[in-house]
Amino acid sequence: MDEQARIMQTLGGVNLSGHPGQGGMTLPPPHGHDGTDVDGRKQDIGDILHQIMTITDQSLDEAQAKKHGLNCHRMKPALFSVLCEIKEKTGLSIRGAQEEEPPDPQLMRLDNMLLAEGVAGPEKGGGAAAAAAAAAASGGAAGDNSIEHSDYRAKLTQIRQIYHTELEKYEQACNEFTTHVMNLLREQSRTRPISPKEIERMVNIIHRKFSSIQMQLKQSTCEAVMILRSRFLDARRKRRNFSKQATEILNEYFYSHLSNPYPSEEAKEELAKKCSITVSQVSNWFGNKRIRYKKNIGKFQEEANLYAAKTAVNAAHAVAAAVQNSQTNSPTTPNSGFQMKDEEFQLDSAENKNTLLTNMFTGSSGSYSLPTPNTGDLFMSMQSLSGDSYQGQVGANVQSQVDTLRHVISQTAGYSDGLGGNAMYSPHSLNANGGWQDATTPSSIISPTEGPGSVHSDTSI
DNA sequence: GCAAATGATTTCAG
DNA sequence: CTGAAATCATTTGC
Repeated sequence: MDEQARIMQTLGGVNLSGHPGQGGMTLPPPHGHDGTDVDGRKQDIGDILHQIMTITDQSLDEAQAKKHGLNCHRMKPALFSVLCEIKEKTGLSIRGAQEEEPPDPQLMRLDNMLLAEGVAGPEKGGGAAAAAAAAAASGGAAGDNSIEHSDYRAKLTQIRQIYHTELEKYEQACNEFTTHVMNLLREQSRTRPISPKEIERMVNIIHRKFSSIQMQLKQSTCEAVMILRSRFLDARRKRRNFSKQATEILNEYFYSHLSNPYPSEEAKEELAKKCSITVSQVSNWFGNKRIRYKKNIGKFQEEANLYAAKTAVNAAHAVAAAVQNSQTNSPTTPNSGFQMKDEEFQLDSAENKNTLLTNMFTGSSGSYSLPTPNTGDLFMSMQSLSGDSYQGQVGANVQSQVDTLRHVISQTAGYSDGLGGNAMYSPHSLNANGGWQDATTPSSIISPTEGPGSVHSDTSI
């Protein structure tokens, strides 16, 4: 108000407060004079300004009529442009104050999360992403908890629908409000100077207000998703023991690779497929198994013997097959080591083991070049022969057979080391530090100056 | 109901 | 990132 008065004074030196008349009803006609002299112009401007100032006191019809009259006034364009100019000048300082603000990191985080969860983004793809996220988060077997998954998906879809509905509502309201305000401003711009920039600024203000509401919506949607996730996908709460068969397969691999129970990525995938579990579950299982085995070897003795026996008979079959087919040099299925189904087999026949040994050393000698018949070195050498090629057909068989061989040997010899103190099975694979022997750099080969405390049943028969 | 077993997670180191 | 170790949370067997 104060500013307005000042502007008006600046315009023509007209003092409004000193103007006669109450309520504008008794205003002199706008076109009273020719206005060729300076005083006449001042009078004109004074009249116009006064009419503008008092227009709000009039009834709607009167004001409408007056507005039309003012718009047609000959002085109007000049007066208007001057007002615009002044306003432009005063408005600059205001506009300069508020710069373009950077994108809100909080909002970006929320957006990213909603996108990742499949709540935001395209409808179809979003659903698929959500399903994938659900599957990944649960880490469970496919199909095992598919009911929970579908339940989760349904809830997520619900959240997505609510989110989109609300978002649309907000957007619509925002647009409506913006249009309304813009219309209002455009309308007003006929009677008061409003630059397009000002309209733009107003629109921005409105959008900011609405986007803060949107952010709240996004925030609460994120919270809802998080709650949903924690309720449905907390794997720890929904833990299921693996099937007997899966445990069997994993144990067979573990005990047949006891020297180096670290399945390669390929081996993990293979095991995961066989066990109908995920690769990370295989990793978990081996992690747990290693640590628990190492912690209490004695406790796992029986299990170790059992699986050693299973693998032994399996290897025996494999070797027998290999011997039979040695001419063709075609190995048996690389997975045979895991699929021991003969539950009734009892490994108490020394002949079996000896046959196995003989077969191992003589039968397939055409395929594998064997070094000095020292078991430890033999094992290591063969292991290094097979190397990392677990996936390779020959490599897998050799590895499995050699490991089996080691069990058989330790069992046959009745060896008892100081650490395990077990006559049937010894933790030959653990080194003095309590870690597994690194198969790729066996100390028995590359470091002959091994400490006296190290345990190596391999070299003891 | 309890203890053991077990799958998963967390924390830390390399 | 992987693996060791500790720990958590649940399942299982008694």
